[in-house]
Amino acid sequence: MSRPAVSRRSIGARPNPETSDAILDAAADLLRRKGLRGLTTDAIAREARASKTTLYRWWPNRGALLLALYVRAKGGSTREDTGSLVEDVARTYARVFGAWQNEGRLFSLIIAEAQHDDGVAEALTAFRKERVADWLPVLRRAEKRRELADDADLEVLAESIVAHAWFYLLTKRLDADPFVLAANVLHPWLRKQDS
Amino acid sequence: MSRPAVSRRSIGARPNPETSDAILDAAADLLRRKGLRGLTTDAIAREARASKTTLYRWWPNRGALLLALYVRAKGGSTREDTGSLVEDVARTYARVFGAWQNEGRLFSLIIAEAQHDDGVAEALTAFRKERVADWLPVLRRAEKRRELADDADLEVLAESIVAHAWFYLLTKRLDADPFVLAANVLHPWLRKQDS
Amino acid sequence: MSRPAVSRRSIGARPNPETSDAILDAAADLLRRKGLRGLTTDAIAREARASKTTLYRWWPNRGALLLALYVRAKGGSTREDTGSLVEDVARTYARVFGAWQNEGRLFSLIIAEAQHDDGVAEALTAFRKERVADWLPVLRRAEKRRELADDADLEVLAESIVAHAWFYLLTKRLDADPFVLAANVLHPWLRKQDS
Amino acid sequence: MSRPAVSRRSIGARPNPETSDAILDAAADLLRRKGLRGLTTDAIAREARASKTTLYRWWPNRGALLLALYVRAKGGSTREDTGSLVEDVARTYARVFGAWQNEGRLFSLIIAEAQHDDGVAEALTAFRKERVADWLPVLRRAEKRRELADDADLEVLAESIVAHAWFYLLTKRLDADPFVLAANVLHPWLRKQDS
DNA sequence: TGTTAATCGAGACGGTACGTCGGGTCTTGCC
DNA sequence: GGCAAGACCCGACGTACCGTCTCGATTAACA
Repeated sequence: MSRPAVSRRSIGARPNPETSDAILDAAADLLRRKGLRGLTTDAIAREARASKTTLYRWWPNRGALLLALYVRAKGGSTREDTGSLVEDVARTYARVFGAWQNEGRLFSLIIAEAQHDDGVAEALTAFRKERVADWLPVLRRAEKRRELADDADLEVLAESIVAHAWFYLLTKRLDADPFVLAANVLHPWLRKQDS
Repeated sequence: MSRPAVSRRSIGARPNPETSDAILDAAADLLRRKGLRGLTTDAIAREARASKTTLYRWWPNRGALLLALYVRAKGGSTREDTGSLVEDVARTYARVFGAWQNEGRLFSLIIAEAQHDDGVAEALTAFRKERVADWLPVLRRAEKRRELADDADLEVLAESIVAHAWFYLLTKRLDADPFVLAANVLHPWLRKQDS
Repeated sequence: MSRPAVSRRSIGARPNPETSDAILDAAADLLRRKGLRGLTTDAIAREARASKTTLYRWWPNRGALLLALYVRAKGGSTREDTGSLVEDVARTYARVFGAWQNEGRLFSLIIAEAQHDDGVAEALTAFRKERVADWLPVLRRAEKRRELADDADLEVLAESIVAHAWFYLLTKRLDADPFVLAANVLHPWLRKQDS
Repeated sequence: MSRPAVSRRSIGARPNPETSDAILDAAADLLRRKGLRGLTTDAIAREARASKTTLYRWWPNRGALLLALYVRAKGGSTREDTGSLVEDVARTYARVFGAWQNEGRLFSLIIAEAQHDDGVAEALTAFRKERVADWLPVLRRAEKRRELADDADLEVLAESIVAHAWFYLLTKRLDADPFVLAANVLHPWLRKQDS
């Protein structure tokens, strides 16, 4: 699927939102068709029938663009609420791993980019904090249901859940069983069964 | 400190280990003096008085060389044995974070490189497995000391320990308190105090 | 004499002639200072404060660049007009041999390069045809002056003149006496003296 | 057609002629199959199941090897004797151009190599002188037959004949009609028809 | 209705690094 | 000593990708 031949034009002395959308669309397209290696700034610009200048007008560098792409692609960070924490985490792992199968390598790339780009690193930090924070309501519900051990530190648990997801992404094990992983990660945190 | 002027020569129709050593030496030297950005293939070859051809005879690409460099620099993966698992893990975290402060960005870079180089990815997988396996004896000792909960899965725990280390590296939090981290990570796995 | 520090920039979405000029200038400079061995693509780019990408944007390969350099350096292919064909040819030989003393090895190199690069070969063919054609007006003047035998084929003679020049270049006899050579080459073509 | 699997061995403390033969055979084979670009020292050595050391024991550099290869391939420099000079030259041109069609590009390469290798240049000079000298007997016979103009300088003519052959080789016109060329080259040298 | 100011497409450009290629030298171990 | 094998140094080549720059066309808001 190639981009349409009509080229967007200026809409006056202000940014055209269609332009940034078209750029992200093009990038997503490229990612799907060519993989990570195809995501060069030149290719994105060409695919989007945009100019590199425009690319850099919208994002300060390649990493920022990639992060924007990832955020948009990922959609809402909805957490499940099944009434069981293991189930909630497992489903989230399943969903996230599924998404990562496609464009999760994109996220790896962002992590990589963050290693030598402070701007990307900052954005990534913010992103991580949000993801960790997303878990707190879920964990609090589980606490109320008395699923967790009494001394469980919710923030630490939230980080652990995220850390394992990242670890599996970076070590290319997205095909792992999300239920097993969730069970393993959560197991020590759960309230011991009263006999 | 520049390299000595003596040049290694062929030692016949077989690889000369001195050559690869010299290359890694040169790379380590460069890393220390110029940082990550100085670790170009050209610079390494020049510094080692080697040819790039030779470099690529030993490692298929830059990432593989970097991994070799990291592995060698890291030295033995000795795990502590203090009689307390938390203490063991905390000390290892402390040691590893300390090492990473210096050349941990090297490791980040390798992880990054692995995302678009299958050879590096494979090497990294092997490396991760080794690191995880390194923990098993330590965990078994803790098990014998009855520090761990009865149903603790040692492999899962080992992975968790490593995962958190990587997570902190990649999210640039090497200044975190290793003892707090160790305590947090291990806490749910520990045997509940019998009152 | 190093190049000035001012760096040329883009002049919009079209090639900047100043750039190619600067590249050829730099190459000429290098040739004079370092000789043929100094004419590497890297050195030329560095000297011209250009990037290798730009170099290859202008010429498809090193040989093409060298040919452009040669053509420009040679200047106009002005042929003499002394009223005597032998004199004309001799003077041209003298001038060309003189030029070749300096950068004629450049021309040899181009001929060499043409042997395994079709692009250069084509350019060289075109160049040869031009040089041969350059002689025709001169020969026609000589014909009018009744210097040449009646049955002289001007095109063949033109080629012969050029062929001998190349032959002497390639066999490294640029120190030969151009007048003797011209006399020898032309002698059989000249009208026999009427007694 | 690949080389036999048996490898020649040393025949004691003296050069093994089979070795140099095998090397030239291999080079000829490569030239035919892969063209000029395939004639690298590595490839020749591999093809001949020889070592590069041996290559350089027999010839001081690549150019010398190529020249040896050319001389051997060309066979005797027999000149024709048909009773007509034009016919003699035309036939020789035909024969040489035919040979060059196959491996004449090799000769171009040697000329090229001579431009930056003095050893090859010397060998080439000697070779040229021989080729020019080869013509003298032929020309003397023609002189006796009164085919040539009285004032023809035989040495100059011989050089001219050779120069045109080289020129056509280097300008990639081996498909030219050798008879036309011979006629053109010789025409001004021939005795004018008495009417 | 012109003038201004900004967006935008296009693509040349500098810079930096990568991986590859080829020539020629060397050392070992076998004959 | 010749010879096969192949590691090694050196130097160069062509390619890739990033981020910057300059043009000229376009359009909306303002004069």
